[in-house]
Amino acid sequence: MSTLKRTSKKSLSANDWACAALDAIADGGVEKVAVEPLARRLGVTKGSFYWHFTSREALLYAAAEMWEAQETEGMLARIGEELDPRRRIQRVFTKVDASQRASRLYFALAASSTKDKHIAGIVERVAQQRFSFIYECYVLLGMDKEEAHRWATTAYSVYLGILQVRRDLPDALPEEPQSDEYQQYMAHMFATLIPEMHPAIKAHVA
Amino acid sequence: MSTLKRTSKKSLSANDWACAALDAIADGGVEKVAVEPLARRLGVTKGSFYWHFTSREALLYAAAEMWEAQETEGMLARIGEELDPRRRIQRVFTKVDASQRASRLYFALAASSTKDKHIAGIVERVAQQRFSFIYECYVLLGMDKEEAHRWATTAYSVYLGILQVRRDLPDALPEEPQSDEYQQYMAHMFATLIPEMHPAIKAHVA
DNA sequence: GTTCCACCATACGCTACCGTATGGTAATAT
DNA sequence: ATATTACCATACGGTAGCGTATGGTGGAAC
Repeated sequence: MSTLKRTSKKSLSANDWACAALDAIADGGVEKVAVEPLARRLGVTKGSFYWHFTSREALLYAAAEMWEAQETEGMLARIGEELDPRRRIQRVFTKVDASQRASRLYFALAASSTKDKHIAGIVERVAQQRFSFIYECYVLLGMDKEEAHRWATTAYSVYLGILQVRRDLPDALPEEPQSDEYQQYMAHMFATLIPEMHPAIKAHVA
Repeated sequence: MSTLKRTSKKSLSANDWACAALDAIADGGVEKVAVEPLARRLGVTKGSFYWHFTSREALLYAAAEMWEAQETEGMLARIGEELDPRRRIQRVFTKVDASQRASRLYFALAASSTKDKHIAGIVERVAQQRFSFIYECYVLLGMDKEEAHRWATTAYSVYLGILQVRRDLPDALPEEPQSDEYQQYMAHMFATLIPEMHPAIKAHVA
């Protein structure tokens, strides 16, 4: 995705370093972000790095903030055009396994958020935004705030849990979306995560 | 829990080292397991360590296997005496937040399972066992294998997801179990995760 | 009481990485 | 053409941790 090898003689930017750092995080976690290995990977030395950044920590924060920006626009970009709240929720879950990289990034950054308060803030903002997105779907389904909050909490928990199950217990989840097993699995999840027609709406329709 | 400070002159065992390593994992992740800092914490030097273990990796595996053993007996110990499948599932979720340490251990080991195949196997066995426990509950509720598998997958996803939400988005979940919000939240979760009386059972009862 | 061994201390070399200091170069400005 | 600047290389000192080698010690065995 962003594995440029410095074959061209163009000079690097701080953004290039942040991208490389994100690659490293997705590959081996936050502690994989090391200046000298990254410099080797980019075909330069760390003399370049310390021109663009003041420290390793600064690079980490830049990468995390870049991740936040991508995540912010990515979530809405993938599902934004869909307006029906039911189908919105469905899209959230059908797009879960879209990117292996995305889940690895989240796990890595969330893990390091226990040690770094600044990254913890970034992770929390991303999580809060995802949650709000799901929450609004349930509001659109006619729920009041408390009820929507409960449904959204469960739904977002499933969202995160599926990522983890796919990593730690890969045999539990069906593979190909064309399979019958996958369809039934999705149907069951939607049946439990998306409520029946809500009384208020139902009354309004009737 | 296991923070002995070597005030006594008793000699250490490999188990003491593994316990200290587990503490380190729960505190700062797998990479926090370092021989010399652990030795300082135990009041000895690394000359002691390399008597009991051949390498840092060996200590890590010992700690992970100790975790597996504790987890294996712990899960069943906390819920085992309950026999009714509905209440079993309920207990799983009311005991989720029991131990902060337990969830941190899981996250840390699961994160490192992407880099270490041996730890990945341990994590997978633990996950498989947890899943099977939930799966069996749904079987006891009268479901066939496929249906129980789908319900268990969703339920276990929620289980893992809640842990993550509690870490990354702590404001989303209610705090005190006595609060009204908490009760409603739990009631909603049980309503979505535990099916209505199953037709087969219902027919049998009727 | 000597022997022996489990257990530990000390000292060493090695690697990986951080951060700094300083000099070099190619492109651009003037 | 020279000077400036953006970008990078090189070289250095410093820390943290791994693993080894070897010597010490206290208590159990005989």
